[in-house]
Amino acid sequence: MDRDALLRWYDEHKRDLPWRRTRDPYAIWVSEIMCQQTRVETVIPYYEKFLSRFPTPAALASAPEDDVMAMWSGLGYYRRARLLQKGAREVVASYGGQVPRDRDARLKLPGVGRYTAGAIGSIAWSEEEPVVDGNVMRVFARHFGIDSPLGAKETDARMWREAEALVRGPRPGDLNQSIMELGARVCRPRSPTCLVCPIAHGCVAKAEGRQAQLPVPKVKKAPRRVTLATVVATRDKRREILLVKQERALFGGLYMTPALEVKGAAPSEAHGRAALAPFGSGRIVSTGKVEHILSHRVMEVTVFLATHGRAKTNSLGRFVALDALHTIGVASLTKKILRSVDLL
DNA sequence: AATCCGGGGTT
DNA sequence: AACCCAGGATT
Repeated sequence: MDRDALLRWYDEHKRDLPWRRTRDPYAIWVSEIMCQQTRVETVIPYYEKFLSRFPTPAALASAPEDDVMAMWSGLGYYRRARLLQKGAREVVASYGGQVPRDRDARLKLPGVGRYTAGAIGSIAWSEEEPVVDGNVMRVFARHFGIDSPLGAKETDARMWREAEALVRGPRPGDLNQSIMELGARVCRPRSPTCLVCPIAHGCVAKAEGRQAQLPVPKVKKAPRRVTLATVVATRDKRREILLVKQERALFGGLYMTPALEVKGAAPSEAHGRAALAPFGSGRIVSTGKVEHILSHRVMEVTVFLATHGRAKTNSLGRFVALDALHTIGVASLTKKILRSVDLL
């Protein structure tokens, strides 16, 4: 693969992204975690807010988890945020507050896998460490004509071998970013613009006209459909709502209206009552339905309203003022539910 | 090796 | 409506 052509193209065409203005390994780390399975354009505002609120590992380590989740609210994959904070605490506890330059030490940080470790090492310190992400796999599959399915062990091994080979030499960080940038901007999933590709001359897929057939995707199964009943309990003239936080459930670490999964029967007011039961009782009236689609779930949520409620706070749940929602972590589904009953 | 974990932009 | 995004942890 033509390293020089890649670098020339990158120097000319790279996007001006906020984390490309720093070589602070902590800032790079934050950006890489945020970018996991998330579009760069989506990440930018979150990145800037997050770094100004938590500018160092020490700042992140000492912050309340709810503050961290609030900053992450809406980004998705909330475990990333909790693991990032855990990692920051390890950095403070074991490495004097400095992200370790040693690759093995970096790899032991929670939430840091092969990709992230390589990205931090190559970008922050110009270490010759490879990265393989979705962009890289697409570019490699086309360029080398790799037609085994993504996700298969042999495919994976081949991708990392190629990435190893590519990153040897000057400017490893820029080289890694150049392939990812190429995948994002030129060698796109559909309609790649091969006419402007700096390495089209060596591309097997282009030579054989197989750009649209590569890479061969992994087979994924249909998302599970789940039916949920949730109850919106208010007090103080609808200015406060009852929210619960569960660590290990869906949306772990975030606050949500009390909910339970409904199996078999259609959701009824009894389900709403049951969802509210741990916190008290109230008259339950059905209101409407909300659909929420995730990549691995299709959720149909029936929303119940508790009126004249005697719901009370306990260790599992608490009332939160609606105008303080932005201070805690809340999933998009929760906001959707609250909008459906005109609370937002 | 398969599954889980969010949300949203693109096509 | 399908696809998939600067992936990693868990089972």
